[in-house]
Amino acid sequence: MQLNQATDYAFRAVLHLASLPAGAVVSARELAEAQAIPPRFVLKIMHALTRAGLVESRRGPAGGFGLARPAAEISLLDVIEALEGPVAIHRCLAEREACNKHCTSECPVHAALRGLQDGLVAGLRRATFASLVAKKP
Amino acid sequence: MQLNQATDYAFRAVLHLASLPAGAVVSARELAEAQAIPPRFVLKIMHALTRAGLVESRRGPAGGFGLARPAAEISLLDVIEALEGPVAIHRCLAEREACNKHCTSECPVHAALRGLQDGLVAGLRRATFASLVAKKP
DNA sequence: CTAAATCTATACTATTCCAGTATAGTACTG
DNA sequence: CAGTACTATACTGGAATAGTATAGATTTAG
Repeated sequence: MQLNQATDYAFRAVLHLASLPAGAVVSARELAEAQAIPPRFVLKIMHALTRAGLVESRRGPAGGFGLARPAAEISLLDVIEALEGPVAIHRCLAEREACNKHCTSECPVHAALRGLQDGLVAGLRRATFASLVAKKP
Repeated sequence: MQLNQATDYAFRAVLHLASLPAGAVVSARELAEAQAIPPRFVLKIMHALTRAGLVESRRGPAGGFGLARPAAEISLLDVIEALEGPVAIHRCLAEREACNKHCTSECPVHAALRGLQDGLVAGLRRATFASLVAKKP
């Protein structure tokens, strides 16, 4: 019931990029140092963010990473889904199939959890990095 | 970012007990059969619920398990905490110490996540088994 | 009083997932 | 064309998950 370490690193990395002047890029090494992310691991994380279309990369000397779209259009949910796939606080809310093996679709527990999950997801979607950067000291 | 299997079984077990006439008990074996829980595993789950004070047990022939208090006073949150400990959607919202190693307490991401977690926890606390049983078909 | 039923408590295990490392390869710049 | 930096994937040790197993304690019935 917890976001994993890679996702936490990704939050920090995207927040870092969102704090940059538009168009600027940061290399993996700089990112790793600035955000205390293991230097090899940061490559894997940025790879996931790039594939998800949240981040753009430039190769070669003076290459690095920058946001692929405005920080106002990148939410915590986007980053979580890039690293972990769809948010699901319960198995049965992820894979419908797995659920029906053991419990009916009328199960009131799952209905309640679905409502709570929807609220959580909506909140994660509402939290954009533009709004988060604005709150930074 | 997902409740585990044992917690799901526990939801079903408590829902089952909450559907019983007051004072009735169900044996582990019956519970396992009725709710499709592995028969040995159900013992472990009921053990956790008993230790948490949600369920009472009676030993010997005709023994079994029943709710330790009214279903209106047992929430989804109670069951989750009995099986998994405190709810935390993010490491840093669980162990304050671990957080400060890598990020300052001013981190806007964590502030946002804390707000969302509080909402989720409040919802889980509000969902009592009395209200869930009432919704059953 | 004893045997059977039932829970208690803990140890054990196989598999999967996590966090991180390693490396071979591709692209860009000067 | 040499060096820098990202791309993509394979690998690994350790922890967590999902169960299983078992020795023991308690209660009831006969």
